[in-house]
Amino acid sequence: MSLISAVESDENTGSLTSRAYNNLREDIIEGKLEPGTKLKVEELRKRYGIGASPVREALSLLTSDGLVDRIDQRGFRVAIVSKEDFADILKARCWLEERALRESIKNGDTEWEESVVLAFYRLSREPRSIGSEGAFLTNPDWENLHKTFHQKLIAACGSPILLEFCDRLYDQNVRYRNLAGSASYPRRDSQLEHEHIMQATLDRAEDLAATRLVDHYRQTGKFLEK
Amino acid sequence: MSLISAVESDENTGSLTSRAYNNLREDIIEGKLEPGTKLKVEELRKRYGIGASPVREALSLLTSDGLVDRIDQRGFRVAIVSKEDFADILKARCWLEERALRESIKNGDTEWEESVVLAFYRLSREPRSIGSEGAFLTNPDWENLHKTFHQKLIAACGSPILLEFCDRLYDQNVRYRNLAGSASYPRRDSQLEHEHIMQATLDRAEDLAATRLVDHYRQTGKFLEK
DNA sequence: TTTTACAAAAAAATCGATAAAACTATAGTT
DNA sequence: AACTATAGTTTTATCGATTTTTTTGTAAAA
Repeated sequence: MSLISAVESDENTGSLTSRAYNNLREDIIEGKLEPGTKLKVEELRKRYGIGASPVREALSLLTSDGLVDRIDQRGFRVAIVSKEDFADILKARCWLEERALRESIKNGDTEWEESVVLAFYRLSREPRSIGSEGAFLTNPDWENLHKTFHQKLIAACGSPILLEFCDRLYDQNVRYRNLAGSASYPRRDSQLEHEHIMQATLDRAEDLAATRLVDHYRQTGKFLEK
Repeated sequence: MSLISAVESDENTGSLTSRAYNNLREDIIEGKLEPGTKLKVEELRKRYGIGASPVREALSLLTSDGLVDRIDQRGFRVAIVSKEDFADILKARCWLEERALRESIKNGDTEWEESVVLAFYRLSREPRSIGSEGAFLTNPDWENLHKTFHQKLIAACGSPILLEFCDRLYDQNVRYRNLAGSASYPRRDSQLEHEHIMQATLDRAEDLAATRLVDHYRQTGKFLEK
């Protein structure tokens, strides 16, 4: 499921624009593209074997995701990073997700509860790293399951718009994680934190769940000082 | 300042893409373009006297603003509206702006206070309608000053990201207001509400200010049932 | 050495045309 | 009359080439 279908759906599905969009997006989030790198249309054109229009369109789309900076008349570049920006992402994330989690706890039904449990279970079974023997190599499956878990927690908040904002912030945050490198990356107690968040959530202990979630984010945030 | 320079900066500045973007954006927010209207590249091309590429790029940008819907392989259309969507905008707006206002009150300095006072004063001096003799015709200057006032209130929240989200929601909300038509539009006590919000804000009465702001939004929201 | 001016090169923005896909209308079939 | 297949039409998506704008490099002037 993971690799092949992912590649297939990326490579064969939809317009060239959306393919370029997905590819670029992934490369930026995964940190393969250095922040600030100039994104020359001509180069990308060659890289993906497509014309200039789809490339520009994809870049325009990425601009609104906060992953690409655009300056009128002088092109696109991979969004630059900064301590301040990261701090802002973290802050905004805490605010929005806290709200979303609280609402989710208020409104969520049984089906929602179960989807949270399931997402947690799946996440718990996936190794975080696929590096052989000690070496850390981020596991894309874990990455997906982790995102899904956090999405499920807040999925019942009742606001598609809020969820979209959270999604965007999540991706930006992952980008910073990836850029920080494997050095600071693996935190061993993260899985336990997930469990505690889930526990409080299922108990409908709003305040406790919110506190734990926000602490969880702050915790991961502390790592990235560079 | 208002008309001429606005026209000038729209018509002569920047790339064709951004000009098309600004024009379309305005037309959609002002409600000149019916929700669901097909946005055919060919038509827009002629309308603005430009090529297909800038048109598509502008449309891509508007997509991420939530003002245009795009369906892969079958083009763009003016974002559809719905009761649910409006309710969501209102809800999300209350959540985000409440947070933003609270933070702003916590962090704002004297300069910020003064900018709020100034924005309020300017708003208070501008008539809401420019329709002659009873007829209601929305005043673009008022519209700008109103937006500025609400921006200033939360400007000191310390999170550019949050401000961007609020901005986007504000615009979407204005769109609904404009679509609802002049019928339901003018609320006479709105100016008084602004004053009360400002008062509580300047007094750093966090809870009170937040309540008033949210009530203010809910109030305007009640009008749009159709 | 720093500044300025200008020409050459590179890149961005845009255009006009073509290929591909989706829609429409029509005619034939059940 | 309802359904299906198909040819023709419209619209979208994409390309390759052209025009503008920015950047770079070099040499003259201060």
